[in-house]
Amino acid sequence: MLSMKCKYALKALVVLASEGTKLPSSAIAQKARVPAKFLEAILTDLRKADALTSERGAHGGHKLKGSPEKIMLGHVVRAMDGMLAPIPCASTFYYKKCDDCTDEKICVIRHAMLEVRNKISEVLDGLSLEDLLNMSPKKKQQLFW
Amino acid sequence: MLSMKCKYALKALVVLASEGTKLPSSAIAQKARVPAKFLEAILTDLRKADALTSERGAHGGHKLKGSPEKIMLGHVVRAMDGMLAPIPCASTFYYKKCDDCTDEKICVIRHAMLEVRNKISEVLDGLSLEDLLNMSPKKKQQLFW
DNA sequence: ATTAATTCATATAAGATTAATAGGAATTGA
DNA sequence: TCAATTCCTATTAATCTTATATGAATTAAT
Repeated sequence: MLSMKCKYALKALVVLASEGTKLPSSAIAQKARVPAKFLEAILTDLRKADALTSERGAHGGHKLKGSPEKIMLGHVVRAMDGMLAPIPCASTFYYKKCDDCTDEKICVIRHAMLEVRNKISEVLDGLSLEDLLNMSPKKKQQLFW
Repeated sequence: MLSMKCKYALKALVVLASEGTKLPSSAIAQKARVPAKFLEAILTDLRKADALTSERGAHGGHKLKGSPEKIMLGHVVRAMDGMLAPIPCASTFYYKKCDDCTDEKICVIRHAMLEVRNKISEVLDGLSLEDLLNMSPKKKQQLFW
């Protein structure tokens, strides 16, 4: 399950990708239909995840860092929610051994969950913000949800 | 993320599938290396999910209901953790509309997560307990983890 | 210099979920 | 009657989620 935080982060990035310009968090919150104060914290995390740059003060705001086709959903989801894998021992970026496992090389649960994690990664690490924008049927109207 | 509960449930079912016989929860707990009392509650849920049958009293215990190739991982995971989909609006079994969405038909987040949910389902609804057993390199030793 | 708009940092908090444990009632076979 | 077992209900500690609140720091415009 994606957290609300992660969903909001994705929506915020879609807004930024579609606008192309620097936007204050309040504007992003409105366009993404997301709680404004919560979004502030999320934007800070996204900045730490190198997905955007922020400018303080009047006329400040947030802007995508790099082009939309370079920012992959997998990167965002990992930054917000952690591993894609259903179980830590099947994660590549957040690997952790199970306490109740003696030999993970033969663990059938892990084997199955590795298949799941690879499928999830194929989708999310293969989809960019640009791809998301192109999924929208009405490109000019900026309606994504 | 799978909960511990779900992981334990899967391990318990693998034990039952590999033994083929009725087993008391204490024996399952030991073989699956899972907290005994916690497992008791999990076995009750698995019974409600129609994955096993239970007999009370002396010589009681739990037994797989039906053959291992008929019990799919997707069914177990759904019974323990709920939906497979990353987001409720992309779930088929646990669908729920998003509050912050005006038109989910055009929602790009949902579209992406539908792809993810379908991939997860392909794997988990395509894998049976029998398949899990066959993943094990040492079939006779009953070592699965 | 002041003001308004903004990000940034820290604290708080209610509620839900998770991962159990505890105790005992009910059932069954010997 | 006893021992083994499932079943049921409560409790709990810890963590996570989803925020909100307050105010400091920064910046641009007037």
